[in-house]
Amino acid sequence: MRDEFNISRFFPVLILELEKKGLVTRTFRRLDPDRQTAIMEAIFAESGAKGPSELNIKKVAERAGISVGSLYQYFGNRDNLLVFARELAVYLTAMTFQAYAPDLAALPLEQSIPAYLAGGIELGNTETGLMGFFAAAAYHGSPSDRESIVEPIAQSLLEVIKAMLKAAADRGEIRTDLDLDLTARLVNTFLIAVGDASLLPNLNAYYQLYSPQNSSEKVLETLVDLLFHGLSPRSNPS
Amino acid sequence: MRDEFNISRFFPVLILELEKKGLVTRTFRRLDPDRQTAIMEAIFAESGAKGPSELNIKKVAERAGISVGSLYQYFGNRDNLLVFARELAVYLTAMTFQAYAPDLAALPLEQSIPAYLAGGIELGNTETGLMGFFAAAAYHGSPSDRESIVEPIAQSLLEVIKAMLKAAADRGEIRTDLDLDLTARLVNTFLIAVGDASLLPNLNAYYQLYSPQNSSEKVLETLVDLLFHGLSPRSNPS
DNA sequence: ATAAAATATGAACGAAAGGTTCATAAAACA
DNA sequence: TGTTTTATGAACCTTTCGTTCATATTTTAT
Repeated sequence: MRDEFNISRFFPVLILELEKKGLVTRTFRRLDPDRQTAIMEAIFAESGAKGPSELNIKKVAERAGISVGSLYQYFGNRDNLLVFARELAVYLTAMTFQAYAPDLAALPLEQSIPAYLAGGIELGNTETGLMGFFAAAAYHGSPSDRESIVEPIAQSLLEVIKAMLKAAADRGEIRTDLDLDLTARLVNTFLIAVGDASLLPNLNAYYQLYSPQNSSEKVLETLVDLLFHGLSPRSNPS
Repeated sequence: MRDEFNISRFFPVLILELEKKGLVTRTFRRLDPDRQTAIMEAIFAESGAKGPSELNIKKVAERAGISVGSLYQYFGNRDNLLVFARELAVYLTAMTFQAYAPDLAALPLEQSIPAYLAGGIELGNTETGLMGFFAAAAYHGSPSDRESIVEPIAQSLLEVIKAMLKAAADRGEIRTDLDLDLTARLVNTFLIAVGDASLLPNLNAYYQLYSPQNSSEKVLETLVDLLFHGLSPRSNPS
């Protein structure tokens, strides 16, 4: 399972494509893989600090443990590096979520909702760099970040939820008087908020969702309970 | 109604207090009120761009239509200005929400939820500067912003929701098997997400909640429907 | 009406940040 | 052993930004 979603599997083929576009040099492609991933990790992590378009070259170099000169040998200039990171991040993330979707849709709602959240949170914890990159784009990105990074990924996320709810509706798990599209958008919003609050302490300070008294498990349980009762056609228990 | 919540009512007394702390000079207090509010508006608006602690003095001056020199005559230095803006914003917002709370708790859930959201959104539209200030603190603020700005306001917000749900529970409008505290935190999270998405285009690009096809009214209607069915002890309609 | 006090102004200063270059060194390869 | 490829980081230069201060303007007091 972990291996199936391992992001580095898609690396080589994608890099070649981006090299053709002139975003990276041959030198980068032929680099030691460890060095490659260290650099990408550093780029993502540094993007997470102030948002992708505020990226600081010198800090990236320092974080990756290489010299600025090398970065310029790999990417030519800052702009290329930015576009490269963006393309890579969007492509890999879309790929990953695409893989999730069918399995989730097959589960009954009571299971698919926690599974979706748990999957998202786990992804956030293993791929910290990539997730930080997106969180920054979404929550403090520039308008151009929004268009080129947030929109494409956001649409993938919504598609997963839509597929989940559509399948559930076909199985009669959802009230027929609900507008499915709009319901999917609301549920999507809720799940993103709850998921991101668990990954981003700043956000949780705003929502005040998780607290020492309310473990992450209890939150998830109550969330599923609320959503299930909100969506289900069956009558509520006493 | 508008007048009752008009934020400028609290201005003079608060400024005097902050003057005693050495955050503002006598000069600022004796200033033409129009100039005062222009300056505060400019500070809030500029804080909204990159977060309160990234505030740019020169831009504030330009936006307020005054000289940098004047700003230094009012606040002494950038640090004082930052603290002053923070204190003012936190105090005024807490005040405002405190005023909302009792009226909302008296309403049945089906009305209090949309009223809360509508009130919040209207506040966001009239007090754009102040709201931008908070949004920036919450979504791209520094850790120090989190502690001094986000936490206090976030707690006020949660208190309002808690009061609403507590009153509703006492009236038997909420299933007794739900953990009230946790439910309040979840509902709070949902409402913030939905409300902020309507105020912040960047956020909505992430949530994909509002769209040309889904008017703000329809979103609100479905939201209330979902929450009501999620919370209510009564059986769902067929 | 005139002096004195208070307030307003923005050019100029200096420090810091940050992108880029390039001469030089090291490593890999032929 | 020579040639190509890759790595390095000090130095350069532009921009940004907080702050100061000599000067001008306005307000208040006598």
